[in-house]
Formats: sequence, structure tokens, C-alpha cells
Amino acid sequence: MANSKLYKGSLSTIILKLLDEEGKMYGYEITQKVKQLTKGELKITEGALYPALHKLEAEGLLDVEVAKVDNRLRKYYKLTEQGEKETVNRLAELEEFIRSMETLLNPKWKLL
Amino acid sequence: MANSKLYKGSLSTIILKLLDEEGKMYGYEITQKVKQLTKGELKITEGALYPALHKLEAEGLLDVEVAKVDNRLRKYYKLTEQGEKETVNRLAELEEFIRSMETLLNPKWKLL
DNA sequence: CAAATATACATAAATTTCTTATGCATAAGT
DNA sequence: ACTTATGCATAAGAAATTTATGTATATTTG
Repeated sequence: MANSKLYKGSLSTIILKLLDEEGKMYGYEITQKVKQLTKGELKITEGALYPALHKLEAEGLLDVEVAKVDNRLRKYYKLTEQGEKETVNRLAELEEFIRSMETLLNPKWKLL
Repeated sequence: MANSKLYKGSLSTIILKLLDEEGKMYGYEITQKVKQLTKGELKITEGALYPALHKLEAEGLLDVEVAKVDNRLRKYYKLTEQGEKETVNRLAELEEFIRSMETLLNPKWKLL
């Protein structure tokens, strides 16, 4: 996998948001969903994803449930109650960041 | 200084964009400008800013010019020709990232 | 006028987060 | 048979930042 440009810090928020929308997902599914939704612009690498999932779980924001499909293992993650609250916070933070970036990138202030 | 949430990777692009708009700026001025434009949402710390400026200079994207104002030192930075080209690229990348994030955060896809 | 704040640069240690490189295993396509 | 897709995982290294300092001058404030 080559370039993706994720801007460090946004990954866990993306995960939380997807789980909030989809209810439950497993790791591989998340990588494919992000690739599909962003038309290949964002590629979540496994080396980033799995540690991130484990961390979110350790923080008590995710619950895991193991399933076996076609003799292959899947680990389904879903938000805990605490995870849902934290999702709200992180989304607000990320959206605030995006608004700030747009302010900087669309310099209406140049006119002032 | 407390929270700012810069999302690693965006700092150098912010610097390049500001210099593209303002022509030339010195470090401290950049921190204040970002704080002002984002109404305090984004705070560039000095520990991040100065190494970033030095790196951009080392990469040949910035030129420096030292000035003394009120017996205090200022290092004015401005884009080199190469810096102007690179600014275009990095802005495009960052805007692409923002579009991707908005796709993920505003799930019209939930309706599909 | 002494102390605090603002201006202005800088660097180093530690932390966080990610990339790259592996590794294992099963299923499906060619 | 071989490659690609599915599915998990970890470790080493790189990159970008935070936090903590350090130095120095100017201005504001009690």
C-alpha cells in the first residue's frame, strides 16, 4: 500500500464514527469501507488499524465479539456506552479542526 | 499552552499557505496569526513551529531574512520558487483530505 | 520600580501515531 | 499451482508533535 495521507490523529475518530453509523464492524471491513467511501483516497493500513482498535478497546470505548465465518476469524467491534459519548466529543473536535483549516485555506481574511 | 489538536502533518502546509498569502512572516507572527484567524482554536506551539520552519528551509521551500526591530531579532521567511510550487501540491493534498473527511463525517452513504 | 506578561528566537527529551515489513492462516480465482 | 483476497497480528523505524527548558529584550501593571 502506498500513499494515503491520513494526518495523524484522525484515525481513531474515523473508526468511532464508522462504528457509530454501522453498529458493528470488523477490522478488514473498516479498511474496505474507508477505501470505498473515499474512492481510494484514504487507505487504512493494517499496521495502523489493529493497534488503534486495540487501544480503543483498552480505553473502554469498544467492545469485541469474535465470530467465525467461512472458517475464518472475525473480530466485530462496537461502541460501548462510554464509546458513544467519546465519539461525540471527538467528532466535535475533528469538525472544529476542519472548520479551522477551511478558515486558513479559504482566506476571506485577505480581503480585510 | 494547552490543547490545540493540530493533526500531525498539517502544520507545514499551514505555514506555506500563510506565507503564500502574506508574502513574508516571522515565526512569532505566524503563531499569532493562526491563533487570531482560528479564534484560538489552533495554537501553534513554538516547539513545533521552529523545527518546522527550519525543515522547510532545509528543503529549499523557504528563504530567510534576518531583521532587527526594537532591538529584537526577527527572522522573516518567504516562499522560494520551489516553495510556491510545493505549496500548490500540499494544499491540493490537504483539501483532498478534508473532502475525504467530510465524506466520512457526513454519511449520506447511510441512505444508500 | 519590581514583577509579570509579551515578544522572539531555540533545542532536547519524551510521546504519539503512523509506515513498512513481516508473519500466520484460510478461501477463492486463474 | 500460483496469485489475490480475506482476516488477524506485531515489531522496528520514521515522523511530527508536546512538554519542558533556556536565553534575551520590551512593555505593561500594581
